[in-house]
Amino acid sequence: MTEKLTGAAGREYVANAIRQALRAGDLVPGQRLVELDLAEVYGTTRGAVREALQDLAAEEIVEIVPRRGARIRAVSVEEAVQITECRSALEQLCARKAAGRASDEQRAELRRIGADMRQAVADGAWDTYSALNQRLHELVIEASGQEVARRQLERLNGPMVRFQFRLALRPGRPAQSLPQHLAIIDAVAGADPEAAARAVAAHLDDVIEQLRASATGASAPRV
Amino acid sequence: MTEKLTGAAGREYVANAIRQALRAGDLVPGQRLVELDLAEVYGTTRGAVREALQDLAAEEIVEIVPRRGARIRAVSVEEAVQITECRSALEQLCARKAAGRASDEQRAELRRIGADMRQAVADGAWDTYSALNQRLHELVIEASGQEVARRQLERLNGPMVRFQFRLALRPGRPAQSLPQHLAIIDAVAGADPEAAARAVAAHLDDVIEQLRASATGASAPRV
DNA sequence: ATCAACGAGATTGTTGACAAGATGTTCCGA
DNA sequence: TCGGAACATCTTGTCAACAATCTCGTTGAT
Repeated sequence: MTEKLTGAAGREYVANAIRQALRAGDLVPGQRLVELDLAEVYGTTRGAVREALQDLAAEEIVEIVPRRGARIRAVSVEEAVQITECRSALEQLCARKAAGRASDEQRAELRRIGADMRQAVADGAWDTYSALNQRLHELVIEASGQEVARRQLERLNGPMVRFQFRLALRPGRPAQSLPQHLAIIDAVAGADPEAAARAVAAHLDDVIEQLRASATGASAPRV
Repeated sequence: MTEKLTGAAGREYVANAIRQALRAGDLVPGQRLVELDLAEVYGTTRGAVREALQDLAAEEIVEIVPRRGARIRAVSVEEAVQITECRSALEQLCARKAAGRASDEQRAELRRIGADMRQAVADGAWDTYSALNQRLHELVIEASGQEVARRQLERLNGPMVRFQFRLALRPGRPAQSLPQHLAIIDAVAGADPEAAARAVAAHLDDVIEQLRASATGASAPRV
């Protein structure tokens, strides 16, 4: 920690640190990111910070306006909906493919995740449920063999962290999404491509509905 | 032109020049891009070239390996197929939305494009047909109002230029794709979302088939 | 003839200083 | 009190030189 992270090393380090800070809520949309400050905080050089900010701009997490520096980009509800619609399109593709070509081990892990999710909801273990949820999505994409779609989906998720945060906190949300996740699992593990696509679509349509509802809800962001 | 393009201006200029050169076939996959050379050729500084290369790397057009510089990325047929599958997923989304919300002027322009395409194929005017084709895809996306999908599709197309080139040259290709394009136009202009999605899917499935066929064809790329 | 070690040249990575633009503050006049 | 002009400060953009690393041809030994 006394060592100064320099150049290429620091670049990724800073980018990850900022992503992390955003997830943790330490950074709010619109907030300025001053190069020299970040360099000091993270113990790197300005050059490294600069490149990290370029990366984050490419991911559309920050917005760089010339001569005025970088700020955390604000994502409107409408944009969040559009992002989710794109996710839906791509994840349907992945689910379809995954249903057709997943290995036996992958299908087994899917079923295991389903059982664990049931248990987690029953126990009220929300952290566990959230982790399983993430693993489920990853596994479907992995099983689909769609590397290109995987990269696209990763990019898509960058600016969404703030919303995911808000959504997961809604009371009763796990109980509502559980059957949708189980339907995805059944269809993919059961090798039914069309049902898999439909299940994913249904799940994400519901997420979109929740997003729209959150727009008028209690915790609407002030931007 | 005697002026030296510096910094931010040169950055975009160089990036565009390289994209252009790739389309024109002046750059082949695997080719090294030496910073100082490009700086001289385009009359900019090394810094500008460096940043341009970063941008192109984010678009996955070039590949940067640390301490070894940038090369034009080679896209395998398998990857081209996956890219097209993603395109299909996203363009189906756009077509569906466009069918539902396009303005009257947009529907009229679609029909006009359809008529012009027919004419272009009849005349053997392939450049015209190609331009109309591009405009058609743009217009559908524009009419869909899906900004996020538009950006994703732009990104997706970056690495595909080489393949588009090869595909367009196949004899009889326009005659084959014309009815598919007309089907898309009819469905979108006719406000039938599901038919629009099906038409787009059918069109891109055919493109994928052509891609696969080109893999074993005469002009397989030497990488 | 093959291979490994070597070294010169080429190429990228990094830094620090400076230039140029944006922001915020103070002070003056109405 | 308000508006705005001049100024001070902060911040980003740019560059040129230097350092670190890689590539590739050469040489020499086996």
